[in-house]
Amino acid sequence: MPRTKDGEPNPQSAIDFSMMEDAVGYRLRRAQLAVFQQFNEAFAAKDLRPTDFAVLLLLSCNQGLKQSEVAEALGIQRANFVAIVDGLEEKGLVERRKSETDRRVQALYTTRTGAEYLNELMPIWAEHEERLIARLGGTGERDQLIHLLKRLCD
Amino acid sequence: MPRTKDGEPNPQSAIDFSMMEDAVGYRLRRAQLAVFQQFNEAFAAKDLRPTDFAVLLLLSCNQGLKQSEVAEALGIQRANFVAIVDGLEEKGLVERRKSETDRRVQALYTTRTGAEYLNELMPIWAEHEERLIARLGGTGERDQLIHLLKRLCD
DNA sequence: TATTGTTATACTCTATAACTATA
DNA sequence: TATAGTTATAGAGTATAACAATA
Repeated sequence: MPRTKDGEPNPQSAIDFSMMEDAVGYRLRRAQLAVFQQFNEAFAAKDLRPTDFAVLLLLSCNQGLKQSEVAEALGIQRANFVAIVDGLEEKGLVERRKSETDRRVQALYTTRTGAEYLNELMPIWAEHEERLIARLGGTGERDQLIHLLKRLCD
Repeated sequence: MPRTKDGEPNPQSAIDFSMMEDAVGYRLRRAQLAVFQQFNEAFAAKDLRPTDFAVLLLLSCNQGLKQSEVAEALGIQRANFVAIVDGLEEKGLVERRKSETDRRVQALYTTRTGAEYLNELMPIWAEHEERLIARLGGTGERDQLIHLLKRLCD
C-alpha cells in the first residue's frame, strides 16, 4: 500500500529535513544535479555531454590551445582528458595538431564541422540558460548566483 | 620550460574564458567540487563522506525512518543506498531493525555510538559552514545563495 | 631533469534489471 | 500484483603511477 496515491510525502510522518535544507554543500549538489539533468535533456538529441560542449566552446574562442591547457581550464586531469579529446576527434569536431615549435604538445582546433556543429548548439544552450534564469527569477538573480558561486571557488 | 616560474597563466596567451565564466551549470559544478573538497579536508580525520554525514544527521532527527525514505530524501537510489547503510552499520553508527508491522521494511536508527559520534562531528560541521559563510561574505549572502539554489531544484 | 601526452588501473558514483520476502 | 530491500552488473567520472617522446 503506497503512502499516498501519487507518492507524495505523507504529512503524518513528514521528515524533519531542517538540518539538511540549508547546508550549503547539500544544496549545491542537488542544484548541480538538477541543472546537469536539464542540460542533458536539452542536448539529448545531440549526444553531447556538458564537458564535450565546454571543450568545443572553449576552443572556438581559443584555437590552438595546448591539450593540457584546456584540461586545466576545465578542471580535468590530463590523463582523463585524453579520452574526451579522442571522442571529439572521432566525431570530427576537434583536431589535434602537433606543435611545430614544441613536438611534445598537441594543439587543439575545432574543425569546420565542429564550428558548424557549435552553431547549432548555441541556440539550444541559450535556451537552456534562459530556462535557468526564469527559474531563478531574472538575470539579476542569475548574476547574484554566479557572483556567490565564484566566491566559493576563490 | 614552464610558462611562468610558478605556473600562473601566461598573460601573453591568456585564455578567453568569458563564455564559460557565467555558465550556471559550469559555475555550480566548480563550486560544488570546491565545497565538497573542503568538507572532505575538514572531515579527513573522521573517515566520513558527505553522504554518510547526511544519513547520520537525518536519522538523528528522524529515528526509525524506512531505508527507502532516507534514500529518497537524499536523492540516492535504493539499490545504491544498501552499501552506504552497510558501511554505517559495520562502523556501529547505525542500526537496521525489521519493522514489526511490515516485515519488508528496514527501520533505521542511530546507535548510541552513532549519536555520540555525531556530537563530535557537529562542531566540525559548524566550522565548515562558518568558513563557507565567510567566503560568501556573511549569513545574508549564504541565505541568498540557498534561496537561489532551491529555486533551481523546484 | 622536467614536461606533454598517453596508457593502465583502481576506486567511487550512478543506473538498471532481476531476485526474495513480504504485503 | 505491488513494494522494500537486496544483488549483480555496467557505465561514467576521477585519481595515481608509470612510460615514451621531447625539451
